[in-house]
Amino acid sequence: MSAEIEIQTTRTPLSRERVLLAAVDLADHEGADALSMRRLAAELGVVPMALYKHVANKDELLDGMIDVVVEEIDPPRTDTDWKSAVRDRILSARRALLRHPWASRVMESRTRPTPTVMSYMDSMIQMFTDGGFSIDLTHHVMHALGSRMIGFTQELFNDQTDPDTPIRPEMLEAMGAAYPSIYRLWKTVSHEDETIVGPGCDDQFEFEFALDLMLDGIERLKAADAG
Amino acid sequence: MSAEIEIQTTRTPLSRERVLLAAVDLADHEGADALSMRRLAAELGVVPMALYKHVANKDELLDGMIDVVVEEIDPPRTDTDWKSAVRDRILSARRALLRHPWASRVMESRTRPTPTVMSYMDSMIQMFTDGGFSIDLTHHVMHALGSRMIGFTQELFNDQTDPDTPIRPEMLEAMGAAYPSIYRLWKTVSHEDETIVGPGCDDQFEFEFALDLMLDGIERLKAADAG
DNA sequence: CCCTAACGTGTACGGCGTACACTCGTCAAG
DNA sequence: CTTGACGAGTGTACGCCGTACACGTTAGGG
Repeated sequence: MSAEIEIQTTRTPLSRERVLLAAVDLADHEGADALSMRRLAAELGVVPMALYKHVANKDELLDGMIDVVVEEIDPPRTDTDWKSAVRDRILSARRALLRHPWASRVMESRTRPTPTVMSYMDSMIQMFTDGGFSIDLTHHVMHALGSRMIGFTQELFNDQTDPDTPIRPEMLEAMGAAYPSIYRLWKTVSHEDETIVGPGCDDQFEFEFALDLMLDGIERLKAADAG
Repeated sequence: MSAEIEIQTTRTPLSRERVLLAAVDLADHEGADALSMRRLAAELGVVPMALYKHVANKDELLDGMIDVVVEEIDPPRTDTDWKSAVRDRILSARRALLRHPWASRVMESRTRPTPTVMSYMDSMIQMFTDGGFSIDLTHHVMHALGSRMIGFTQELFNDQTDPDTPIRPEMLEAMGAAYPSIYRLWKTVSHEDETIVGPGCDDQFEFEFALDLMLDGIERLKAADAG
């Protein structure tokens, strides 16, 4: 009789792709911390060890998730100068990362790049050399761009104070005493953007500001290099 | 009789400082992965839960370890212009990070800065404002420097291929086919520095190259800002 | 029709962070 | 000298984690 109870799930079989997409989805909705092999398996209605038939281990799962994100980045434009092309592509990468907030953290934790990431870097190098950069300069520039190349910066205070805990005035006072320069900066910045007291700075603006700072510097280096 | 067996360890009692220093030492010698509460306790000849009388939890332990590293950074020089002062201090931070290879990874994982880190940032801001930067420009510059401010860059392929696995020629061939631009760049770079085939690039040089690129850009922005 | 290979299962192990209740040594107050 | 409070270190236990390994099950090809 148990055969009759058999539910009509006709569950589509697992596959590497289904596993990766489910993992990305889980991380998108519940954060990277919620992503355990066991939890992911539960999400797929399957026993934990089933996953290991499709990914070798958790590290490979994370690599695969990164690949999913990197594949969302637009290909290079070929209808403009190197500077616009690089700028646009990096901003496309940033958009992909913003869609998957866990991704930058996970990327930081990886030690070796996957083929997909290698391809991305390869095409990035090509954008510079096609744009007339020497190999040497391209090399240094790639290092200088660092993680900015795939759309994120290491922010060092990259929390976002959750909006349900409002800033208490006495904390500000204490902060003013302990960290006068931070306090002064914070006060100035918050006054300027009247929109909301909370964030105080516009991440997208800061990213583009820093990116353009680098690109302008790079442009100058190229001019000096080529004579 | 068991009293007689009592060993003459007269072990110095735990303290927050002793715990933190032992943790730093363990991470220095065995890597961040080896640092578990249990392992650290064993290293101190103590039961795991004993640590919790001195640090609230593992996150606080990590925060404390970061503080130890940040406190090794030299204070700002006051005998030069802003640019040299900032440059020197950042290179001092880099030296501290190189002494503790785990530190950059751990910093990346932290969400909220400790008071010690806040102080560091505060003094960094002050270096710019004292140097004649407007508050606004200082703000953007701090964002642009990002993690470079405490001496590391997000490298994106930050593995170091361990030296005991030599590069096999057929791998290079395959790489040349799959990633022609990377291959070309790699070949050029390795030919230049004849010292060793392995690393291929000088991290310290790349760091300073990128840092100077930023500082030069910042200097120009300042000139434009101040008129 | 059976063999095989691929896919999913079940059980188990060793590690982790840490809650909670305890022992025991120290030291001040009575 | 006793006592009682306090704080450092202990012991046990819980619920997670990643994953090794042996076992079913099932679908497709000889």
